[in-house]
Amino acid sequence: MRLTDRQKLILTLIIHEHIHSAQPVGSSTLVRKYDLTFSSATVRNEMANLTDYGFLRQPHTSAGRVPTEDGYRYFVGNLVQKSALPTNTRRTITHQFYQSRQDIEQWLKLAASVLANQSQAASLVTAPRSEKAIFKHIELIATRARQILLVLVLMGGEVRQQFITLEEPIQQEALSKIANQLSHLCHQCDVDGIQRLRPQFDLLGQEILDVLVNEMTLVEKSTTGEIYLDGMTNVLSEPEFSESSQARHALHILEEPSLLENLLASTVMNSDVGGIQVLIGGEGTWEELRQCSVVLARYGDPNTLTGSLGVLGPIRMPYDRTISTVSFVANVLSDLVSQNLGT
Amino acid sequence: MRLTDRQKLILTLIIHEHIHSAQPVGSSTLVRKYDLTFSSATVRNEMANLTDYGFLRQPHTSAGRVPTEDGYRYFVGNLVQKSALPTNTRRTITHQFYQSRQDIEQWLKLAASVLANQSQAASLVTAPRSEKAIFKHIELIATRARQILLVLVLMGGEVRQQFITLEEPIQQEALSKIANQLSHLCHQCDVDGIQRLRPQFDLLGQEILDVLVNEMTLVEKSTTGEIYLDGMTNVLSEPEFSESSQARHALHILEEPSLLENLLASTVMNSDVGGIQVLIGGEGTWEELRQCSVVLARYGDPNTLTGSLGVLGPIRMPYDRTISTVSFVANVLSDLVSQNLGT
DNA sequence: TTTAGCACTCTCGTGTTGAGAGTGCTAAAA
DNA sequence: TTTTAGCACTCTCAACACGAGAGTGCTAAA
Repeated sequence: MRLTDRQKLILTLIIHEHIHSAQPVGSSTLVRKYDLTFSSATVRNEMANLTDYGFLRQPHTSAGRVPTEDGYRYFVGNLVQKSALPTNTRRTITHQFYQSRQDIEQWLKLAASVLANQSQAASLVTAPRSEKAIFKHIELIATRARQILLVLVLMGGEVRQQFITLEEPIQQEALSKIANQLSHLCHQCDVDGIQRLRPQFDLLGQEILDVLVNEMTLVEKSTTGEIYLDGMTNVLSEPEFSESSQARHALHILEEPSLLENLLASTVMNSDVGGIQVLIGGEGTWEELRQCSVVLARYGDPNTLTGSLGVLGPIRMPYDRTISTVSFVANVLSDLVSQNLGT
Repeated sequence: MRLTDRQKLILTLIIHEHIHSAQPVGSSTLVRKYDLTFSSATVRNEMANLTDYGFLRQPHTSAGRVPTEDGYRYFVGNLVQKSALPTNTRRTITHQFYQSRQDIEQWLKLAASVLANQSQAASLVTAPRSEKAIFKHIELIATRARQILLVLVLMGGEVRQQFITLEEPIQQEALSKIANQLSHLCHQCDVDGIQRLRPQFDLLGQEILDVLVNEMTLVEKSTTGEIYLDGMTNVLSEPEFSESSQARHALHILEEPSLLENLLASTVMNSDVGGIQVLIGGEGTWEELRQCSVVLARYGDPNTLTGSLGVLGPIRMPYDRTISTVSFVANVLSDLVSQNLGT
């Protein structure tokens, strides 16, 4: 679809105005507010054209125009200019990361919080992980007579804990020895690699190894890492969600991990780091997201550790600003990951 | 305030009916639905009395009655019978815990999910912790040239991670040695105990020890452990939250950790394990909770590890059922804690 | 190609009205 | 003394009507 410059201008202005007012935009309002050099009648004609193209729609015969989902899509695809975030905003965000605790979990929580606050919408961040679970370190801690706590550290900083009950009591010294042995031998191995080492261990060692392998398999089976959410209440202040049943559908997809993993798996999981994906109105596939838009990005180190992050808000969303924010936070996290979690 | 048996009955029935219908309850409706042996006129007289006592109120002159917050309080304090959860519900819940992964984090998430589903409201669970942070184990992992990952395990299973950048590169072997030494010497120590051991370590050991102490101090400063939430979308389906601005205020207190910690600190933190606290309509203190009730309990091992859990829903909440559920889940978690995390 | 003018349409806030549900009061019944 | 039937009264709520206001589409002129 090829639009004239004037049509592009009018579409842009209508979207801009509608994002602010949340109301249908009329031709004369537009001319008045933006000091257009042509008259409202001209605007009306162009509006009629844009409506024919499917980019605008009228809630009813004698109302102003509202952008359709296709209208937003055209806007995001062709008209939105990727403006960088203002310098002082960027500085504030960087500063927050700089002075937070030096811990991935903390960074991910902070990223979610920053996204939520900057975009005034709900945000999500998933922990970075590699396609294969790679062993880094194991620790075995005696807790009580026949019980031990296994702490497994994976590449990417993911930590898994698991209680194990043994047949017979065991001393911490013996445990430490096994843990050291495992940590040393299995270093940088994937599941298969660890399985191959099995014969080298005694009975107890093999029991531990089974738990270890099981944990790593579980990690690989789940498509995303730990999920951090923030700003769920932000979307509740948007007028389109004033009847809260609408909001319920939208937020439910965030709260239900399986739904969210599905969404991420079929969109951003196989996209490139650095790229931004914008889902508008569920794109016909996601019934629960019919009233929302989602801006998603992938961050991390393309070949090793990646995670997703994004923002969920109403379709009437300031896409330029949101895209810039998501993009910037993704970059910050990518930097942190490659500086701290690389091979 | 001393009520006659009939007044108690009528108050109970009105609350019961109102919880189901979410509507004001009229005298004749009550007689019809519950086959009362006395007439609607009698009910009207008693209603007038209960209104004088402050337990009921009329939204407007010619409407039915609605329980006041004091009415609910009297009900919860004097009339609610602490019924145990149905056997099969109890079995289902126990079964879920039984077949989950053997990991505290998993149990806490599951507890939040069970609470949310059973009560159809929002739920919260905080990780168990002791008043003093007690050292259990430390692990140091070389990640890249001059950077190490410190993994600190505290009593209660809490795991803290932190990246540390050193002056000079170091080998994993040396790190393991320091870690073993620390783990051995500091075992079961609190912050003060660890500080006393400081002279025994070399320069690097002391640097690690500083980070360690700092982490433990941070843990002690925060009043609650990690917070797990679930079922936020449940409350959005209640009619009293149909205008979502109402829901926003309520859910905001859950989403903002500092607010929630405040709430917990001033209510359930200093109550006994096993006891249940019910906050109705914010009790005049919590402005954000004016429209909600919160049922809270403390779980864990009274002298060592305790955490909080609870449910947030509309004031018009099935208190008997909710109290039973919260109480049961608290017991389940207490058992798990004492079986797995004790000294 | 653009624009002024105009008739037309639809929403939205306001006011009115009648049905329905529920109350409080009074006087009679138990 | 307590309970109940009867009744007038009150208030909400849904339905309907109506006019103002905003905006449109079309036509004819610039």
